[in-house]
Amino acid sequence: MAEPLSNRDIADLFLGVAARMEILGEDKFRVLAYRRAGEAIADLPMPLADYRARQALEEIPGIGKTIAEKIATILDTGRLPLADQLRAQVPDGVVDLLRVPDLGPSRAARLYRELGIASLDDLRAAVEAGKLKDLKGFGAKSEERVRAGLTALVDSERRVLLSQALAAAEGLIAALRQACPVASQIAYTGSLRRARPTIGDLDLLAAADDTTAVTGAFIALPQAARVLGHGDVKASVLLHNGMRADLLVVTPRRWGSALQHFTGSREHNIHFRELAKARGYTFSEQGFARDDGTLIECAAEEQVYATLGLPWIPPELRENAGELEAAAAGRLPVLVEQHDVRADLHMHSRWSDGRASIAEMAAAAEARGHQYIAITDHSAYLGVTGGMDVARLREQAAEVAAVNASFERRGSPFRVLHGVEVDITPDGELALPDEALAPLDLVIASLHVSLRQPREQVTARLLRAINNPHVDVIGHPTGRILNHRPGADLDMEAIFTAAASRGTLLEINSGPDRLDLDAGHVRRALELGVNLTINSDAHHPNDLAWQHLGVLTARRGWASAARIVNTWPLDRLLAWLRGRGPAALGS
DNA sequence: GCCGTTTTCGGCCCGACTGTTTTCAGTCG
Repeated sequence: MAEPLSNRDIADLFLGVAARMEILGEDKFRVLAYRRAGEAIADLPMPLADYRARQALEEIPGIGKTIAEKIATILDTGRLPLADQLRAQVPDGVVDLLRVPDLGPSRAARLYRELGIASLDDLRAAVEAGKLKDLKGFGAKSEERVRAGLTALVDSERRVLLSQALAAAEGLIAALRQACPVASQIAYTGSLRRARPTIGDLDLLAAADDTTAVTGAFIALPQAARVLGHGDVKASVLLHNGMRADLLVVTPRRWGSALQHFTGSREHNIHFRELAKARGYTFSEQGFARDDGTLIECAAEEQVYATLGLPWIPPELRENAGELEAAAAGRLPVLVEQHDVRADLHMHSRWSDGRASIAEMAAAAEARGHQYIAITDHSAYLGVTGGMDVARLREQAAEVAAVNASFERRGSPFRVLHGVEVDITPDGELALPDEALAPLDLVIASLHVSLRQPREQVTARLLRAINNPHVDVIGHPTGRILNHRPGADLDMEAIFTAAASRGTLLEINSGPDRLDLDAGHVRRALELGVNLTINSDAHHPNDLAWQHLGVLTARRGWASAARIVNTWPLDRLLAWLRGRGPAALGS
């Protein structure tokens, strides 16, 4: 067999099955089951083959006996007969029609059946010929919407980085506050509030008694390039930056239920509403409704969960990944917060490719409230200009000592640790000799090159670094760049097991386009006993703020402060590093 | 097809907006 299928490939197979069944008008709950399975697979932290090897396929929520068997078939043969069979009935081009906004399975089926439209090109031709408006379920306006939609196809891949979405949302909220003072509260919700690494749309919620005043002000904002929809309580606009923004407006008495509803995830909400139903309620953004028509409104989100006897669940956990069960059992983790973090252990200075001096980086970190940092410039390797070699590390040590001395003179307890970010070469060596690493306070080893090596080879490189007694941290372990390239094809179970047994730290790199480890890996690493560190990888004082993104990622991975070593006081961290370092191994 | 604080059978989240089907289906989030 050729390349093994990725989770994404397999998820797409099931999602394709769901789409085709829906177009064929098959039982909608069966469609739902395949869709849920596809979505669950896409979100898994580990390859499906690992679940199968552990006989754990049916433990994945949304996957039962039938779909587990189909997964096994796919893993063995690379094919899913059901998908092949459905593709013969519904060509790819017909599924493509669903990418047109406002065109769903029902009308796509009618276009295919009655006009023989089997591709986006066919659809374009039919629109030009004016054939749509006479079709049942269509009219002149629908034809116009399809015409417009064809030029603005829904590109599900086009997602912006969390950091960009946060900035856009905060700007939009500030503008709306100013334009519409009657809104007592405005917040961003949706995947942005859950801190997903990339964001599709901006979802905003506002509270006001006069809801139409707010939707009206929203569509009139200068940021809005086009109005996509506009009602009494909802409005959607396309922003000039290309993002879509949706606004829901509720009365303040319903703020809590609406916030819960609009934050999602969809899967979390579905599960939550099923729990509500089991207690005799139907839950919606309006609140809890009883059969007798009485409504319990929730002004605070805590009240939403409390009504079902649950503690408030942090938004970052709301992915229907066991958080509702944990809440019911009283076992929600106390998640790490930014104010728990005392240090930043990965940043660069002008000694390599940074833009500021060590003293400037230290001052900026102290101003942010940090108690210590590590300066970790690149090793001299490949194209990194002016990287660190043995001699330059020795010179740099003197500058670090001078900066520390100046803090001491001022009576500041702030300290700079001397570290390095050493490259792991394609053959698995480190780009600096042991004698260069030995005197350093902290050694980060990172993959920057040859990320496309076969799984076994690239995994072996990382394992060798993990087991090197001088290496304290593995930086941005997978090397992924969001919207650009996937991470290396690593055996993460092996990485986590080795890191746990050796006591090597894994990094949550907070670079906006990295967020690596991702949340799924964080959760699994913690389960296997790995300790983590959240670092900015700053190349400029302003970049230190990125660490917040890493904290959000850690929270999505169920991390508490105790397992994040840069929440520890400096003395404790140093003692721990000494306890696991070369001396402890007798080397 | 999945799943269990009603259930191994019989349900499966819920509401707003839009356009067209004058009472609702389709789509979306």
